[in-house]
This record gives sequence, C-alpha cells and structure tokens, in this order.
Amino acid sequence: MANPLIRKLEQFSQLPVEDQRVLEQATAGHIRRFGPREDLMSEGDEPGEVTVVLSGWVSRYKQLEDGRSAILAFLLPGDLCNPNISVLREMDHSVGALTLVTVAEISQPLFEDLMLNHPRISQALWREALVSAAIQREWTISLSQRTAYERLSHLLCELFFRLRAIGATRGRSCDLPVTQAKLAEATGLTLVHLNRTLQELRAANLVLLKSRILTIPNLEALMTAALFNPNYLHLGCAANPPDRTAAQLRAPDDLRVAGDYRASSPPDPTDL
Amino acid sequence: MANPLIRKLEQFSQLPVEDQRVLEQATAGHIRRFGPREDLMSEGDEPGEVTVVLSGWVSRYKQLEDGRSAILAFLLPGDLCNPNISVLREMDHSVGALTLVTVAEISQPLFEDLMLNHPRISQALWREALVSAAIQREWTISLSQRTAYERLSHLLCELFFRLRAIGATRGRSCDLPVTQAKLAEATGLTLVHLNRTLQELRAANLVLLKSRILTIPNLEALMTAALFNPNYLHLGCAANPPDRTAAQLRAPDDLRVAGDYRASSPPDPTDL
DNA sequence: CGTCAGGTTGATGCCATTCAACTTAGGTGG
DNA sequence: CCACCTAAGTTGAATGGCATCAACCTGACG
Repeated sequence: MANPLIRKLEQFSQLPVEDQRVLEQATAGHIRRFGPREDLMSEGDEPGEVTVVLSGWVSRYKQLEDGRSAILAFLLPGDLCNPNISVLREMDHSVGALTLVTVAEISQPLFEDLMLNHPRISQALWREALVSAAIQREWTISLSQRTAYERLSHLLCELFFRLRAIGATRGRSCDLPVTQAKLAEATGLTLVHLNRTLQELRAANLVLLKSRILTIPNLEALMTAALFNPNYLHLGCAANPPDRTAAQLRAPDDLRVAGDYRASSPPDPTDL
Repeated sequence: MANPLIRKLEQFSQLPVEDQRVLEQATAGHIRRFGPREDLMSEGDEPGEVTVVLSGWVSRYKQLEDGRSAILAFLLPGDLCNPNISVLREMDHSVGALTLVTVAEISQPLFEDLMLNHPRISQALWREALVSAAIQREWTISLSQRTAYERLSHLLCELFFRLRAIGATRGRSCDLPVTQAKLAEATGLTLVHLNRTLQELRAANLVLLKSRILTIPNLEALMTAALFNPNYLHLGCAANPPDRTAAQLRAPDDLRVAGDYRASSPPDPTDL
C-alpha cells in the first residue's frame, strides 16, 4: 500500500519522484503506536515533531475548564496532526487516538527542510492546511445552521468522501470505528439525541450502521438530506489515482459520486 | 500608521527590513474599496489575487442552498481573505464587506514570490494561517458547547483581543461596526435571541454597546463568563510593539489584560 | 413628516437536553 | 457453563433553551 502521506499530498497533483522519495524517508523514521484513549499530544504542549497519521482514527478535541468538551475534527490516515506547529508557541488543543493508531513523527529540522527546499511539497502542505480549514468551516456552519438530522448526515457524508479519497471504502460501505458518544461530541449533540437521530436516518433508509461498519445505500439521497456539497473538500477530479489500478473492482471514484447505478445490488459491507 | 499587513505578520516576531520593504511594495499596488454589502469574492470564484484587509471589517460567510447562511469569521485590518488560494481550484465560501473597506490585492506571481523567496514572510503567513484555523476551531467549540450567553461573551472577548493586538482599541472600548443581525449570524443565534442575550450581558454590567461602540467595563469578568482563554489567539508576549511608542497614553497592552485598575474612571470611548 | 433600518418586546411552540432506567453484547473468572 | 461485569446502545418522560411569529419602538434621513 502506498504511503498515506504521499497519497494524501498527491490528491491534487502528482509529486516529483524525488519529492516522493524524500517523503518516504521522512515518514520512515520515527514510528509510534497509540492505544484507543491515549493522547498523542495535549493542549499546552510545546512544538515538537510533526505527526502524520499512518493508520487508525484520531480526534482533534478541546476541553473547556468546566469539563465540557468537543471533538473538532477527525483525522484519518494521511492527515497531519500539527502541521508546522513550530511557528506557534504551544498547542491550543489536544489530539487523541480513537482506535489503535500508527503515526510517523517528522522532526522539526526535517520538516523545515521539506518546507524550504521542496516547493512542491510545501505547496501540497499548504493545500492540505487550506482543506483542513475548509472542513473546519463546514463544521462551523453545520453547528450553526443545520439541524441534528442534517448535521449527522453531513458528517457521515464527509467521512465517507474523505475515506473514499484515500481508498478506505468498500463499495457503499466503510469502517466507522467510533462510538455514538464520539459522534455526539463531534456533532454537538447529546448522546441520547444522537442515538435518536441516527435511528431516524436508519428509518429513512439513508444509513446502515452496525458493528462499526457504515453503509450508505443511496449516497445521493444522504447528500440531499445533509445539504452536502463536496466542493469544500477540494478533492479534485484526479482524486486518488495511486491505487486506482489495484481497485478495478470499484467504479471510478468520480463517477460513483453521482450515480447509484449499483442500487440494484444489495448492501454488501464485505465486497472487495 | 504602520502597514496593517506588516503589523499583523510581525505580531510574533520582527521581520527583516528587507522583507518589510517587499511587503510594503506588495500592498501598495492594487488598492480597492468596497461598500457595506458588497462581496469581495464569492463561492465558486477561481483563484485570483490574494486580498489583504487594510481598513474596515469583512466577513467570511457561507450560504446553504436553501438560503440559510452563517458568518464563519470576522476579518480585521491586516487579515488575509484568501491566503494562498491559488493552490485550490475555487473558493468554497464567500467574503463580504461589513463596512466601508479598503483592501490591497497581491497578484498570484507576486504572492508566490513572497512564499518562495522570503522564508520569514512565508513563516509569518503560516503562523497567520494556523491562528486563523485556531480561531475557527474556537468558534466550533463555542457553537458546540457554549450557551448563547457564553458564546456572545466569547465572541466579544475575541474581537476585543484581536482589535487590541492591532492597536484598534481605546482603553476599554473599541468600535464594533456591525449590526446585531450580523452578530446573530456569527453566533448561530436568531436575531431575537441575540438581542435578549445582549441585554443579559448589559444587565450583568459586562458590556456596554451603543452606537457601534463596545465598552467592556471589566474584561476579566467577561472572560470568566465566556470561559475565554486567549491562548488560542497566539498573540505572544510581544504583541503589538510597532505602535507602542505612539500610545503612551494607554497602559501596556499586556498589563491591561489582567488588571482593571482603571475601573474607577468612567467608560471613555473617546480617550486617546 | 413619512420611511426605513436597526433595535426591542411578548407569546407560543418545538427541538434538543436532562435524568433515569433498561437492554444487549463481549469478556472474564469461578 | 453460568455469573458477573462493563461498555455501548436504546427507550421514556419531563424540562428548558432557543426559535418563531408578530408587533412595536426609535432615530436618522431626505
């Protein structure tokens, strides 16, 4: 399997082989693992290595002084936990593992070298940062304007699109290795209300979610329910070329967005 | 008055004179003005110049297909509307003037030159982007966890801190040239409820807001009410050195954060 | 003096919270 | 193999924060 960071940074445009090599090397050094509730870093931490998720799910979260807390983002393989953190004095939020997680740590000097001497990488890192910001804005508008029903639909759409872009979906299904409690923290709902909302989505036949597997029978319908417009993810039309070859079973990602021409086949969480 | 962009980028660390000169030049070229409800750019626009706010207030906002819309950020003098937009294919949100606004437009090639050949500027732009992202995260947590009362308090705290960092406060007062409707859009409340919440804040003597002038009699009290922790703004201890000399009337900014030793003097929106 | 944007107030209803209990599934040890 | 335990998920009933709808007030301005 391709290096998740390279795959991610190449989502928009291919990198020179030389740059790929450099990235490969940069992420080969310090590999670390974390268990489900472990923190990768905490609010107040001073700048250290730049951390890249290689496998597993990670959450960006923040706690208020009185104990309330919220998940601010889900980080998937290829995502950076703290890009360019060294230009700030300290972390203003925390990052925690949701599942078993593998990360690569890139030392500060090495990362600076990437930024200064590899313009294509630097550009790709900027793009990555801008897309993260766009996602954060979309969460803001979700919390501000969308109802619980729309909000949950929207989150599931987003995750499905992002997972598909990194080749982590199987047909209309994907892993969703988080509890309802975490989804509640991310959507700003209480656990109880999230559960009820999820059941509404099930009743409307928009999602199937069981034993950590999410299936979306009709993506277009879910997108409509969520008022989901994938533009903000800036996936580009060349999304995910690297493993296209190994995925001939699947329809081209771009086409599958629009049509549910496979709707006649039953939900098959196990295909591929 | 110093160039707002330079002042902004120097918030954390001074720039070499050479870099200052380059920035001065970059922002001297295309100056444009916009009236209150005009859009500086719209969702779907293709990458163009990078726009820097020189004076006035600007909002980042986004609309859903059915008409609902939300303000995602307030942009103040020195802020960039679309940093590095060229690495994306199109704008995923809109930017509109809230007041009379002056901006400088930096052409794409020029901006790329800044990024590639002026590492200190590039670094400062990264910092600016990371702080913007941090602000967006804080809005997310506000919408997700804070009550209307806390949320409005928090927004006012943030704006006051940011305005003070660019030398746009007068004692305990600052301009707040936006309608309650805009504050409602930014906090995710209805206009009616925002109005009531504002009156609660007035009743608690935490804010005075009249004819577009905001006065915060006791900043610490407001911060407590908002659960406001300014860390996420990454202002640094050297915040705002440029115009310190011209502002001897005012107490040093850093000190004024903590104490309200001037509490005995009446609110004076007109001092300085 | 009419008009209009911005601000204020009251009455009513609903979406989401809160509290509390119950179920289910997986794991562990006797 | 059952007893027990815990995390995760589900359900019911009551409460409340905020939205909604609808007036009304105020000051600026031509």
